[in-house]
Amino acid sequence: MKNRDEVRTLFKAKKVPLTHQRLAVYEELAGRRDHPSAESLYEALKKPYPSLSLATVYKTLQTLHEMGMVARVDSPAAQARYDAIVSTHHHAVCSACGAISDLFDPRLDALPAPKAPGFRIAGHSVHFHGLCAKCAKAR
Amino acid sequence: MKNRDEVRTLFKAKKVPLTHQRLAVYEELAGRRDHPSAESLYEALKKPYPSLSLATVYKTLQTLHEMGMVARVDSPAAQARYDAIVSTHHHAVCSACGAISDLFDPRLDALPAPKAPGFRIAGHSVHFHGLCAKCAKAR
DNA sequence: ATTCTTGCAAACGGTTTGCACATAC
DNA sequence: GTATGTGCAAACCGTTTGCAAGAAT
Repeated sequence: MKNRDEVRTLFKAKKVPLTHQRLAVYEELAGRRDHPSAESLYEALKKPYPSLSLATVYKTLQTLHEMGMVARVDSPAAQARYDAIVSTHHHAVCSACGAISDLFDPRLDALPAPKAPGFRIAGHSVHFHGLCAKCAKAR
Repeated sequence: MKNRDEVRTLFKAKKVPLTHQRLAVYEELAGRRDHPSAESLYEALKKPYPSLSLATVYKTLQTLHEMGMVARVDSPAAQARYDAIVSTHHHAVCSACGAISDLFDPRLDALPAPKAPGFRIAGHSVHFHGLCAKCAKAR
């Protein structure tokens, strides 16, 4: 979402070395709207950059994420978490300790239908992130 | 969230054999509100059921999920997906093909603050699930 | 010149699978 | 009795890491 010069400026401002690989990964990602995985970016980039490695794509995405230039769509949680409550409810996830607490709030159950032409909505969930009471106190 | 008799009835209705392991996994999960991982359930269950294996816990969670008795809190997506759009927006995820599309809707950006005492909210995201236009047409 | 990054391959951790034995019905 | 589930260990797959060689400033 930024042109090449803006990218250069951003890297310079944050004093992060701008390598060809980083520029290539960023431009490939910014040019796509399908929320690709690391593997998918790697596949797309390895024709123009045959020496690029998947590890570099991962490291670069991590760097760009820390710079605030890239977001992760899926929760970064490594392992799946389960819930015996199947009915509609929402969650608050602590970004420090990973604790997940339930939120029951009818106002969140009925959200305005988003403009998504052709998409047949089956349901939704709202995911708040921040610091839980314990972790908020600990800082 | 169901007592033992209700569980028996549900299994019978769906013609799924109810084993001790399945009952144990379900009751352990239903008795907890911390959204445990498979590993965490296994740890808790291995004292009372020393012969239980982690693989069985996974298979059982899968079975319970298919029966609609258990939900996964985190997205079941195996791999992380990235996004060069860092500003607030939301997503519609196709449960058939995994496609993720962007939703920009200010009404979703400002949600009522949920009742979560002590939780310091940093942000939120709304995740619609259902069938994308292509997959909806294909059925 | 120095510091940081790359690429490779090996390690890692959560999850899945193949198979012989055991259990539910 | 038959079909299905369990437990074990190995495989799997996405991701991370250690390290020697290379690039950015």
